[in-house]
Amino acid sequence: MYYINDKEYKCSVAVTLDIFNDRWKLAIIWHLLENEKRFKDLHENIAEITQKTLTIKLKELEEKNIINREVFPEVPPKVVYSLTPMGKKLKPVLKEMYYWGIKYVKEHGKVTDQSPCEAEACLKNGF
Amino acid sequence: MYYINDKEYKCSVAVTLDIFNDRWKLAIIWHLLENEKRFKDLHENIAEITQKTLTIKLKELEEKNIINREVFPEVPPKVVYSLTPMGKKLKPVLKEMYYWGIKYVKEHGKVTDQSPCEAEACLKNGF
DNA sequence: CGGTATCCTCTGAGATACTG
DNA sequence: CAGTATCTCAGAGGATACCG
Repeated sequence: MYYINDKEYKCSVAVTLDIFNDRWKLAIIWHLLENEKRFKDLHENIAEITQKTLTIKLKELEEKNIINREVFPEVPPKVVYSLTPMGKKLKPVLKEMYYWGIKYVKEHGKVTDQSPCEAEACLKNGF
Repeated sequence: MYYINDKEYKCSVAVTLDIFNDRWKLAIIWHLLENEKRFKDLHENIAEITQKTLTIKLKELEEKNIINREVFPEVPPKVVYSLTPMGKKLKPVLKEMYYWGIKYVKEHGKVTDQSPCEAEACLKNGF
């Protein structure tokens, strides 16, 4: 049995799934794997997410010790998000999701090789 | 660019995340990795899910060609769910989630080694 | 720039009862 | 046993406006 703050899990996959059971957190990690990013960069890269939701998800990830939040006392303000060691350990998970996604599209979709997203190029380069 | 039914994705991770963006689908896959299972077995193993939600999620997974649904014309009825080749290819993803979960609990939780869930034991045996 | 504060919508999911 | 059929609701997430 596994316990986190008195919450009980039957197996470790349940722990992982419980943390990333929403639409955005893993996408954020994916973009931060490439390198640390400012709030606005994340907002631009994850096009569909709203500012409010992004703020909430970043806070949740910070509370779970998966990302770091660094504030630069400048005007205009600058806030940089980066992965903690725990966050960086998610790389293999995302990497396998990346490979699976490619296989799935090859069987059930269509690929037009144009401009892959940064993180993708990153992975291809032996990230 | 990737397209699935005219829906556009910037990278393959987005494809994967879009399919598994709810609370249950990956948990279902996780249990089916061990071996094929009947509806009631899944219902018992994934304790918190309701019958209705399980039905919906199984249908979605079947539509996406990730699981097979086999009906045995018996009384009482028997329906067996199993992974398609595409579904089986999710094993590495879940495996990495499994490893990450363990690391996370070791840092932020507590482990009491009692009875790991079947699938977990399965993985430990070199699944 | 990097947020809050409101207000609002929609749907994932639960509870419960019923059926072939 | 393996589902449907309703009813219900919390809360995830969006839209918009404002702030230090």
